[in-house]
Amino acid sequence: MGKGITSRSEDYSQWYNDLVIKADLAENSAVRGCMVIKPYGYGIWERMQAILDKRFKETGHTNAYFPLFIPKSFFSKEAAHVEGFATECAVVTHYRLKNDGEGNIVVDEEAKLEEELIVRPTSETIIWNTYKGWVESYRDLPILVNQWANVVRWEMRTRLFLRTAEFLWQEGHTAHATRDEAVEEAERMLEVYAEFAEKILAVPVIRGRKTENERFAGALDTYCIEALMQDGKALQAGTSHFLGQNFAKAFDVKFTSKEGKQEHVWATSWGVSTRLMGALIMAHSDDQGLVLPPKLAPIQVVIVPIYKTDEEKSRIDNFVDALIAEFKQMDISFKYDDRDTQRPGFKFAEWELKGVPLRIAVGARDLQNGTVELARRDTQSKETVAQEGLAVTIQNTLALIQENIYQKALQFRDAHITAVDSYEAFKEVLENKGGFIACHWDGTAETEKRVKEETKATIRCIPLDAKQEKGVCIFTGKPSSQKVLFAKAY
RNA sequence: CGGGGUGUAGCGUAGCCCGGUAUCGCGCCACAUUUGGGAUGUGGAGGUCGUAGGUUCGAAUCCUGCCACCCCGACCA
Repeated sequence: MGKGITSRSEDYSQWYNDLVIKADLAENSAVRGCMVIKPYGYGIWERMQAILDKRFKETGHTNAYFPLFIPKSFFSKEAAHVEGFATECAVVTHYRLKNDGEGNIVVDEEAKLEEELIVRPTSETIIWNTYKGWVESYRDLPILVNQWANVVRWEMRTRLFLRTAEFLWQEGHTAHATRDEAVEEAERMLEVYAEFAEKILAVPVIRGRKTENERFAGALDTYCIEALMQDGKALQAGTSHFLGQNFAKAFDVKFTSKEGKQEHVWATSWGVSTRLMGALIMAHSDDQGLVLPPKLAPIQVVIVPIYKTDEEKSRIDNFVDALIAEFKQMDISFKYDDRDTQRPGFKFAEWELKGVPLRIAVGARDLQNGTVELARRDTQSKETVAQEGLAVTIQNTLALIQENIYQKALQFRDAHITAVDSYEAFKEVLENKGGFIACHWDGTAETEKRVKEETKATIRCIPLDAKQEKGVCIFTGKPSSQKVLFAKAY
């Protein structure tokens, strides 16, 4: 392991990359644009999965699994959808390799697929083709299904976790008898994501709606949660789409209503991906490495013994054994790092890099005094605390850390929402301060595109809680009824 | 796909202009001393110099083709 990472202020991208690699989260793979998620990074993703999956179940959903491959004809049934994803699809054209007789393994041209298969960039089409066979009556509705899967989007440029050619995610796909019920579902799941981001990841998010330009290909309405990273760029952390009857019509999914009429079903889809890992990393980390919120951290407390002799070590072991018995009872996750191959200072630095919220150091001196040294990752502070009631102290401190990390991110975020009334001020803030810019917009796709061309900022969302007020568009001067949030985004 | 750049040990690099078989740091291995903030010393292992060809007595170095990767743009959860 190297010694430290690039400073955040020096080069944000380099800092991020260094951190991901040195904290053992992930690395670039031999496959262009794809990443290897390493065990420690995957452990964090598993925590996210477990917590989200529980929420999905609590909100009435069940898991299922659909194919990785989508026949091209399915994929092209919904016009806007295919147009939105066409340029980033990986396509399977053959199903076999052969030896060419000269020792080379080549594609067997004779094994050409009758119909090409698309590696799913998202599963709406294959799922709606399947749902067609599941729905006949209103009694078959709603269908509330989620899938944990990988998808492939052949992006030109990739970044670890934020944009990789293959990524892991969950995608919920629901079918409903009424429009209202589907809209309600889309909004409910957005709130599940928002709460997860704020309460678990400690990342404050803005709940909003996408504009037509930024909307999911095939959706009538896209809800989103937008987070702010420490470099002032926005990150879309999750989306929930109201798909209307678009896919039901494309795949002819109809049901007989109570009144005996044939109707198309109403749909939603919603997803979050390993990109949340990127959000987590960029929202809280510092120059020492990752900072994990306790509710998410796979290891909440690391214990480092400090000793010179075997005799000292075994006395420390005894103390630690009793402590971890308490941790188990209290559901505190821990790691006793008693490797004798590394020195204490190295371990301190390593666990800080990996973001473990709390560290206990215990040595002969402590055993004598009935104390331990307790170090917080979020504040980088250390204090000597009593062994008496230590597990409770730790439990309380973990709660404080969770709250502190969130408040810190919230303050930063709120300090980086700037309201402006002119295009000049807009450009000035974008250039010098970054963050979200709240301003009036005339509601046209044309204006949004022009602003994007000139400044690279896009409308991240129309906040759900935007207050209705009269104003004029900063770009065209046309009337507007509410402010929207612009930002440069990942 | 346009514009720029880089390929030398696991990682980061020097050497290239001016041709003579590869430098340094980190990491790795062994031993000793160490252990309350990334230890120190001594010894050691590890290289098709991206790849194919050309020039030459001799190529990491000069020439040509190819490949890969990175950065900037367009695209994007």
